[in-house]
Amino acid sequence: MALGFFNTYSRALEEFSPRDPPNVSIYTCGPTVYSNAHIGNFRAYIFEDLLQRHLETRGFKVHRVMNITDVDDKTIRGAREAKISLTDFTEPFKRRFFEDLETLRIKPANEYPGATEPRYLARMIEMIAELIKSDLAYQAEDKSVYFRINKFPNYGKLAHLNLEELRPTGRVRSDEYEKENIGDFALWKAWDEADGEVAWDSPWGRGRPGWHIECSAMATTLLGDQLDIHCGGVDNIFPHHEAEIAQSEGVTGKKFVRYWMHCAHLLVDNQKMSKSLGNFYTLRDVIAKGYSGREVRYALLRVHYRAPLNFTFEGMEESRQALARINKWLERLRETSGSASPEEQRAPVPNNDFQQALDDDLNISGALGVLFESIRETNRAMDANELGPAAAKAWLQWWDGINQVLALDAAETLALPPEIEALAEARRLARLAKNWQKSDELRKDLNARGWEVRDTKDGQKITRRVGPEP
RNA sequence: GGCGGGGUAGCCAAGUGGUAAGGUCGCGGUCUGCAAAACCGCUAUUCGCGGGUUCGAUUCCCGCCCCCGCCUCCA
Repeated sequence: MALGFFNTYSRALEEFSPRDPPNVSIYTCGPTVYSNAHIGNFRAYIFEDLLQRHLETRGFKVHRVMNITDVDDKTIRGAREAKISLTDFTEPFKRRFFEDLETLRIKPANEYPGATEPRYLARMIEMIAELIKSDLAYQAEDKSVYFRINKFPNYGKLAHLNLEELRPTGRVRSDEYEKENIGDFALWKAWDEADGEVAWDSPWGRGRPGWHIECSAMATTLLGDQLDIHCGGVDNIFPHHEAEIAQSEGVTGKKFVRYWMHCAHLLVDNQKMSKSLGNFYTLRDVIAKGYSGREVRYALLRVHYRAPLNFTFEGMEESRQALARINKWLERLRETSGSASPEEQRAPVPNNDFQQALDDDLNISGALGVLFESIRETNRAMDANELGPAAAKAWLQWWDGINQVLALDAAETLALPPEIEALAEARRLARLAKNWQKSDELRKDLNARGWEVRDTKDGQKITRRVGPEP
């Protein structure tokens, strides 16, 4: 079928067509910068990266916005505990978040609006005023402003929840009895002592914005009243995205989002990550165990976004080996493409199957299946000496195309360090003299130093052993 | 209790109304002085369980079981 995605709103696979082709607007919920982001967060961001990259290979021009939540209960508490200003507290986490995105080869969004930026605060206040005017919001006795969900008939449609059957979970703050309805959510939170210095003026008194209004304001400011795609983790469906719809449509009167896409959770050892279970990992934790950003990217990318992904270090090893296979294949293709063999006898056979698999709701497993089948096929042809330079070049071009989406190209081969070069030369001489014992010792030595030795008909080849890139 | 997602080989994971992609691991082989890499072969008579529809179901329908998540500020 043509390009299609599973829309959370309709619970169905829908053919994709943006409002204003070839332009596509995407809004993705970004991090709250109160700590380093964990690998579960990055699973979502990698899914969004895959989405963007695939849309781009299909000729769309993507405009993507990712917000940064730099004010909420957790950031305020963190700043207070550290006895520094809110900005001083969030800034390092923000910086590290961007570093992590780069480590994972995630394409930068076009904009990263922050909730505390004046232009968005102004827009939030404007929207809240609008909602009050149309009776969709009210100021309660505690001075906070709440959205009146009973006045918005579509509230609950995205999550398919029956509001009468909501079960209180104890996470409802006890002081929220001021609300007309338990489901009403805060648009503007009146200042209280725990907020310390953190407050902005508004027509309803000093306070700070609620979490949900932040996204509605930034999304409509930067992308207009109607978005093509809005993504996030499944846990954002309710209440966050439900609230976004209510607020945005309450103000604009237009359908807010055409395609809602949500990715399933990451599990670690089959359980939700939690610090008490000791299975909580930030990206930095995994990198510190010796894995590269590329390896983590592959591990988080290889499972379909709507299926739960179980993260294990066994899975990291698998990823490492699979990538090593790709590396060696590419290396071999490059050598073949550069060789001076006679002209091609056979037309190259690259195909679009990879992209077609992704057209089907980003079926990455199917797409990777195409890649690995092609790898085996071409390796077989190279073994049989049936694949010449022109075909090798064609396959490398094919790889460039799919790598626009995967972003899994290997680092350039490095020059050997002098001591490795010396060992390699010693081994070459030993082999020339058929001194196998010495040759094997030197190979062992090279292995121990992190280098792999392969003897081919063109002499020995020394490469980095699989593992983190230097 | 309500609403979702998932249950396919040791592990990870596609898929179709007609008889199971791919990755990884393991074993055997080709190649090699030996290896490594690559390639070849083997590894699910079977797709959570029980019914039903059908010439035929893992795929459609019904019932059930298990895992995970959401149910008011977690991606």
